Order: sequence, then C-alpha cells, then structure tokens
Amino acid sequence: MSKKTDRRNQLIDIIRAKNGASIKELANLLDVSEMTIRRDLAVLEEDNIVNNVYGAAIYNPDKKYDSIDNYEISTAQTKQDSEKNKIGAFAASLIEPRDIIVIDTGTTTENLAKHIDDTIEATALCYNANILNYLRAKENLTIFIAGGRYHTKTQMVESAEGISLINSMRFTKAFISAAGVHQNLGVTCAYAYEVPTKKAILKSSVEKILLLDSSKFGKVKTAYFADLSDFDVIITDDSLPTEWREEIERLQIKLYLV
Amino acid sequence: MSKKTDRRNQLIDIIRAKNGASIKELANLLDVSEMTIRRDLAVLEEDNIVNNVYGAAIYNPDKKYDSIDNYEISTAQTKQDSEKNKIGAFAASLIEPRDIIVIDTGTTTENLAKHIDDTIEATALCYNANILNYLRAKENLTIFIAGGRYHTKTQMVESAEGISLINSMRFTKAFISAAGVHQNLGVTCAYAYEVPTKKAILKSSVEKILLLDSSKFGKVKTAYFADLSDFDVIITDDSLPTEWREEIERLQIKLYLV
DNA sequence: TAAAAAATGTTATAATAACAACAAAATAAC
DNA sequence: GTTATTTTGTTGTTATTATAACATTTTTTA
Repeated sequence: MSKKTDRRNQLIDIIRAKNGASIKELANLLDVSEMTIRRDLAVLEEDNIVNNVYGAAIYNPDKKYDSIDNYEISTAQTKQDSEKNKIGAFAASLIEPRDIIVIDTGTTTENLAKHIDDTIEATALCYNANILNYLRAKENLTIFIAGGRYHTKTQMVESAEGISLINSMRFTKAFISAAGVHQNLGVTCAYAYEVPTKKAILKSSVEKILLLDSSKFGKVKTAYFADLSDFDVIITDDSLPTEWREEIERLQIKLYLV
Repeated sequence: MSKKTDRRNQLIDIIRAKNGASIKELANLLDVSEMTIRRDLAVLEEDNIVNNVYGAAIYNPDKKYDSIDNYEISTAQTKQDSEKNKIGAFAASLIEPRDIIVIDTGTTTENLAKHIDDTIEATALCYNANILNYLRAKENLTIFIAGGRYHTKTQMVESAEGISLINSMRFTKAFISAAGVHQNLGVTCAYAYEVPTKKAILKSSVEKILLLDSSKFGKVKTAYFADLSDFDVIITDDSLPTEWREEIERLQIKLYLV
C-alpha cells in the first residue's frame, strides 16, 4: 500500500475515533504539513467519508461507512458516489442569485443541496427530508417543501397537495435526477410514486437540468416520466460513451461532463 | 434562562446528529449570532459534551452511548425545559397502536416526537422540520408532512396546500401546543401564520389534546386560534394554579398534571 | 542512474474566525 | 411598572486558516 493511502487510512481512523479533528492536530499527529492534510481531506470529502469545515474535518455520520477498514477497498465501492458528488457540486455552481430552483429527490441532487453556496440569495423547493436538512443550513435561502406521504426508503415526500403547491409556483431552474436513460424508452425512475411530482416540476420550470452519473445511460427502470429531449441541460461524468455524446448533441441539449 | 437551555439542547441534538458542526452553520440553524453559539459551546465543552476546535464543535465521542436526551438534566438548570420534556413524554405515552395523530409545531410537541415509542405502529402528520427528523427515526411509523413555506425561526412549514392535505385526512388524536391561554381571550400562539393550520387540525381530529407548561396560563399572545373549551384533554405541569384547575374541571376537560 | 512524474512542502496573500469590549435587548427582581 | 441583572448582539482588532503558485523532495520508470 502506498504511503499516501496509508496516511489516508490513518486519517480516517483518527477522525472516526474522535468524530472529527482539526487540521493542525492531524498534521501534528501524522507529522506532515497542513497542506498535505488539506489535500487528503479534500479527497476523503469527495468520497463522502468526512465533511470538511473551516479548520477541521468531521466524520460523516452516515452509517454505511461505519466499518471501513481499508481505504483502497472503500474507494472502489464509492467511485460512483464521488461522481455524484462532483455532478452535484457542478450543478450547485449553476445557481445564480434570485434563482427560484426546484430540487428533485435522489442522492445526486442531495449532493447538489450540500454544495449550494451558503450565502446565495435564492428560493428553493424540495420534497426530500435529507435535502431539506441541507437547505435549512443555508443563510439566505427561502425554502419550500412540497408535502405529503414520507417514503422511508427514498426520504421523498409526495402527494396531490404537494403537486398543487408545485403547480402554483414557477421555477427558473429544475434540477432533476433519474435512474435510467434509454434511447427509445426515455427517462425513467425507480418508483411510480415519483412520476407525478417529476412531471409537475418539468411543467413549471424554465430550464430543465438532468443530473445523473454516466452508468445510468442505456438503463431502463420501471417508471417512465420524460423523454431526453424534454431537458435543456445534462450534467454527467466524463465516462459517458461517445454514442451518447452524439445523441445528446443531436438533440441540441447542453452537455456538461465533470 | 429556559430559552438558553433550550437552545443548548438543540445544539447538542444537532451536533450529535452530525458528529460536529461549524459555528456558522449552527448560528444559521438556530438563528442567533455566532457569538452566542461560541458562548454556548464553551459551556458545553466545560460539561464535556463537545470538543471545540477553530471554527467548529465536535461531539465528544465518549458521550456517544450515553442517553442524555436533555441537557438540563445533566446540569440541573431551569424547570420549564424539563417540564416540556415531561409533558412531551407523557403525551407520547397516550399514543396507541393504529392511532392517526397530528403533531403541532413547537418545542413541547418536539419533545413529544422525541419520546414516541420507537416501534409503535401508527400514522403521524407533522409540519415542522425538527419534528420530522425525530419521526423519521421511528421504525413502524407512517409519516406525512404538510408542505409549504419553511419558517427559519420556528422550523414550521405552512401553506394553503398543506392545509388541504390536513383537510383531506382524519386524525384520532391531535397534539397541539400554544403560547398563551387566557380565560376571556382564549388560546393563542406567537405567529399569525400558525393559525390556519392549527384551526385545520382541530377540525379534522377526534380527540384534541393541548400540551403546554403551566407558565403559559394567563398569558396572551398575538394570534388567537381556539377557545379552551375546544380541547378534550390538557397536559401541563403540576405548578398549575388552583383557579385554572377549577376552570378546566368546569369545562369538563380531562386534565393531566405531570 | 537520470529524467520524468508525482507528491509534498513553503511562502505570501486573501479569507475567515476568535476575541474583547461595549451596546442593546430580554428577563428577573423589586 | 421600574430598576437591576442577565443575556445577546455588534463592532473593531487580532489571530488563525485557506488558497494559489511555486520550490523541493520523493517516487517511477526507462
């Protein structure tokens, strides 16, 4: 194992044991410069192992990382996570002051919520409890939540009344996620209950932005909610096959590869 | 004094949930200045609940398996908070299997949510982000949230569509909080935007249960939403003056003193 | 082994947080 | 109610951390 990986495993061990640690402390413990610690922590944050704040790193409380004992193994498992993270971060950078955005349910859009500028003045509607919790921390964000039945598996909230609220609003940007994109069978998601809400936000938004990692292309899931041509922008990672790049270009959709 | 303790309990809850948090984030979440957060965190560090680093507080890992769910118990501070906690715990004990309950916004009802049996099979509607987070942890609870605009100060969510959702449902028990109860001027709350929602849940529920600590009796706040006679049950603490006990008996309302 | 590449360290500057001291507001006491 | 006390907020200053750009060291590879 490389010196670098070894050090990152040590970092994870220390941070996990203490719930979090300052960068200064970590640099002293591992006898490297603070700059090196910062660079390591940026990688660990990409992989959702820690959350970095000014001066310190906090161990990600998410249970699924509780028993990591080898970082190299864990990186393989979380590669897709880090792509979702990058896609989310890029999408967040598209948000401009006074935007009225709607954020779809999903882990990719959760990463978007996480990365929204802390001080940007904007309005955001969501319908996912995790996303709501990220949005609540933002200083100048006006928040709406479309209510309804809460689904434990997806943290999504959904109802006819929630859709009414969406229909009564207008958005400058819709950030939408999907579980599959197929050339003939369109854009799909995993659960039928998501469909009416997704259709509603598509109808009420100026710019429709699709967020999904490249592994979703060519896949089909149970619930159809849109065609690829319904979107104005697609954000995905650079592993996207050439044929899909061409198809997206043909449909005159703006494509961002992060 | 109670406000302070209350805020510190909230701080502990947030920091525990996230393993740690930046001071900026905490100040935004609780809508107080960073200076206040720093002063609170200094106290919590004294009590070994958190470790403070530059820019952030990290939850003390030694406390991980302690079940202090109320800071004031560990420091023997003000009464009002522990009363709210007791009232909430008692109210939670009234919930029976297959109940369909609605939980109003407020710190007392937040305590109720905290104390709901982890495995009880029931349905609950709420419209407060903190309460939602407590309910999400319950295994067999079916959860609804009435959506709308999120209010930072109270963590309440509210809208016409949220009220529509409430009107479309029926509840076996409504747990309602208030900021004031006056013999002539009725039951009041602090913000006008709470009123339509409170009226809606009163209309849709079989049993209407009022939760409030005894200091609220005799008080009047800006927004009127009900008369005392609209309630079937009152849960408060045993400091309730005799004249109020008599009044409640006269109105044939079931009174629980905890 | 030398050259190339990668990783780490250093420095100066910019950004952010801490702190102290005082002002304002809220609460308690009379 | 009014005054005293406590709590919270604000401001200016100081201390600390982040970042970028470049230098140095270490590791790879031919």
